[in-house]
Amino acid sequence: MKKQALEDRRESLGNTVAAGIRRLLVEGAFTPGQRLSEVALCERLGVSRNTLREAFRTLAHEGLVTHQPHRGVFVTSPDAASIVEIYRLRRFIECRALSEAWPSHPAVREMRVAVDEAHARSEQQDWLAVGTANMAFHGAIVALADSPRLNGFFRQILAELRLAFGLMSDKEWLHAPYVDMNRQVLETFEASDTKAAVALLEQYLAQSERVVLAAWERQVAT
Amino acid sequence: MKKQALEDRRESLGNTVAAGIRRLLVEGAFTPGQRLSEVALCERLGVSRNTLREAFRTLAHEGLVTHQPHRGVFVTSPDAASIVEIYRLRRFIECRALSEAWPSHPAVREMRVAVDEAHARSEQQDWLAVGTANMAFHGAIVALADSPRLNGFFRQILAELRLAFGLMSDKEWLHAPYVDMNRQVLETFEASDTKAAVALLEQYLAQSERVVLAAWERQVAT
DNA sequence: CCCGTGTTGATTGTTCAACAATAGCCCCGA
DNA sequence: TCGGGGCTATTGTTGAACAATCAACACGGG
Repeated sequence: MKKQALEDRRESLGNTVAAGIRRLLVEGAFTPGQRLSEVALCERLGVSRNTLREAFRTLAHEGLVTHQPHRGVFVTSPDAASIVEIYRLRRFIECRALSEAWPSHPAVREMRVAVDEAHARSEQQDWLAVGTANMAFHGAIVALADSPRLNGFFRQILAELRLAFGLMSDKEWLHAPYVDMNRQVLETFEASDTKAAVALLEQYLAQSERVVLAAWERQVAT
Repeated sequence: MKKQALEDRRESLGNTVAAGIRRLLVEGAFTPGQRLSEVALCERLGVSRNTLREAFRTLAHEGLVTHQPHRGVFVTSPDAASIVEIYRLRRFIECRALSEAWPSHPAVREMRVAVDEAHARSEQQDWLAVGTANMAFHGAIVALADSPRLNGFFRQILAELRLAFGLMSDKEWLHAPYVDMNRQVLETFEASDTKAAVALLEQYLAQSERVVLAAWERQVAT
């Protein structure tokens, strides 16, 4: 078979498969609303149906696919309400985490790493990697709150949001403007001006929401 | 076999099994840290190992059980850090939801129903049902925010907290004092004094945290 | 032409049996 | 007491089989 293609794996195969499908999803390899056939996918991935079903259950729990009984699993097709809701949650969570953050929290280093990574990838015009780095930046902001459960929840809604990104073609316009804004937020925060950093972040999120919503509406028009 | 015991079921068997185990967990039928053998449970529930594994994966995602590769699934044993974290999240989420709530939101009716139910069960001294009703009350508070994703996340951490309740014997002391406090919060909110209602809720949560933590420490001492 | 209605094919839901892989345990020897 | 080697029970994964359900289509009556 082709199992060894994904290294030795230290964890269960079901999780490995779920991670593989998750990557395919955020890379836009499937179109939203598309049905994922069990037999086709388990043949393509070289795993059995039972294992694939476990992976499906994981992804369904994360909201990346939706499961309809006796019909199959479908790539979640985000609607405008979901986008609005997710941005509302992001403002709620990120701003609070940043405003109450301990200035020398270890996650600040992660924020710096993510900003540098995004900048480097941006010069290579690798917009997919820029998006990943930006996600890591905002994940690091939430990590400031020191709540593993909140981290997991946030990672989940961010992955779902990224599914919506896959709908759009202008990856550059979608990610490029924010690498500098991220850096600005970080440096303002490092200058101990937390209040200003939060204001910047809030403005960042509002702008991002506008762009994403506009692109989404342009998408459904076609 | 014994499948029809749980009515006709409209959804998949895996979910039904997960719901059954979930109920057993919050009712305290298992002791935290206990290992749940696959063969023993699937024989007891009359389902196959694959189906039980799907249920396990669901519960592991919810944090009610933890899965250790090649060792099995164990009932999550909450520690003090988890209790503190969950109460921090509750204050974060519930207070915000209540403070920004639309006064005539449909979820207010759910809050009223939960308060009445808790009162009725309390007179019957059915403390397990009182706990369920109290959980429904706080779930309704979060529902004020109109965010399905937040609702799901909150339900999850509340279920995890309830796992900690299972550790303690004094169910009455754990639930009874709060049915009146819940009613007070609701009536203050209905009187359009949102600020006071939030203050009451915050005080409620702080007191509950103290009681649960104290009981938890008494528990580990034995 | 339109509309129920059965029939059929495909897909999912669930079970079962088998084997591989691993962790924990017991026993042994130094 | 400690470390090593195998034994056993349990989990991880597979493949096949059958039941249940859905979607599409053909058919016949109005």
